Amino acid sequence: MTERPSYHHGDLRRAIVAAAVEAITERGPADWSLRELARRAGVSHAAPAHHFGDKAGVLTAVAAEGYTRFADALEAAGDDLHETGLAYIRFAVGHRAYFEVMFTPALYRPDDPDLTAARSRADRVLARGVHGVSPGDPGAERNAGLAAWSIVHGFAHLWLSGAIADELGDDPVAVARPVIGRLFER
Amino acid sequence: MTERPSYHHGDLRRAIVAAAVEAITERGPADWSLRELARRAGVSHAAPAHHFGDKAGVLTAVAAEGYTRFADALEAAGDDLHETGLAYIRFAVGHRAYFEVMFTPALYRPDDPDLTAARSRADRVLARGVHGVSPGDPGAERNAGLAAWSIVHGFAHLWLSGAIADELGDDPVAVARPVIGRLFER
DNA sequence: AGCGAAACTTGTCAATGGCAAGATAGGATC
DNA sequence: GATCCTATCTTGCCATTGACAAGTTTCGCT
Repeated sequence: MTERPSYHHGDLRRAIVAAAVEAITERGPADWSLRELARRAGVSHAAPAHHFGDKAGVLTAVAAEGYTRFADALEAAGDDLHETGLAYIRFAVGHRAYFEVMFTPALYRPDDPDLTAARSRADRVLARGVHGVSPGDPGAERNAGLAAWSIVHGFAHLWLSGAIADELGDDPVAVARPVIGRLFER
Repeated sequence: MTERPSYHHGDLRRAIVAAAVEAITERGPADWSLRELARRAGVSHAAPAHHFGDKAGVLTAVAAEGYTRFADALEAAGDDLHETGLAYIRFAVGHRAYFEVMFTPALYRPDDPDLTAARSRADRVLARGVHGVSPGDPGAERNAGLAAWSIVHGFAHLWLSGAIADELGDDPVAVARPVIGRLFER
């Protein structure tokens, strides 16, 4: 990855995003530099700026790709709301770099077209799962949706922050299943 | 605050933490510099390092103070679990700088004695609220506690990230009340 | 009054983000 | 296949920053 025969990298944009995700996974969304990504990709220190403008540009691309992968993961979980919730948690823990960036809009440009399109799709997939929970009562349906979203998002974020004790094992989905079940199966 | 007659500041430690909280509230937990805090406090660029060592030291102090204020806020809510949950959300939204730092352990030193003491107290206050939910069944009580913690934490984090639509108004507690009610009143 | 420790300053260095200007390659058109 | 055009990438540069070292001022205690 460091050696490069020709002047042009070929797929620098993808390489930079991949390096960013790797660095964020290892050390968090703040503890990396554009120059480090450039070194990992084997290009000069100013090459990333051509594709992304600045750091926020890289993080915008990370967030957009994250929302796309997120929507894919939720879709693959099927129509069951409970399973969709567990897929939400599985994605967050398994792709923490994407997840953390996605829900920290101060890091990127929230009005980016690619980003908003990807997020809209993820929103639609989430909304689909809630639809039909309380037929005929839009207020109750809205509250049920927010409750489901909150509990899985909260569990995922608490797990990622290390707030949930380690004694419960290392499989967040197994721990979460009976916890969110309190809300979903009633 | 910029003028200072004597060589010694008098209460620099507190001033730096206050400036950090202010900066984090305005621009997030990453977008500030030690030198900026020093300028705000009217001291030289290296003065903060004497008290805190480095950036992580400042953030450790912010997290410790945050956990103390957090425990105070939860205690003041009384024994009702539902009201404690709403106090959790009220604190998170009203003191986002503290909240965001507290639940981002990569930013600070999680083994700091002052910090762990403050967090332990907050944990005890939270655990007290859950106690007695399912007498005689420790597993169920644990799951109930995690569910309650997850739903309020998730709602707060989603609200802070701007993921919850603005059409619902600007009072997170009013919006949250019927949402978390689905879990608490059953 | 004197002394040791704490608080703060000045000076410095490597690393970074971001910008400007230049070099190179790929591809379209003729 | 020659020419030009443009995207891609490089080199050079500057202000800012985090961190450290060494020196200076003040405080508090005896």
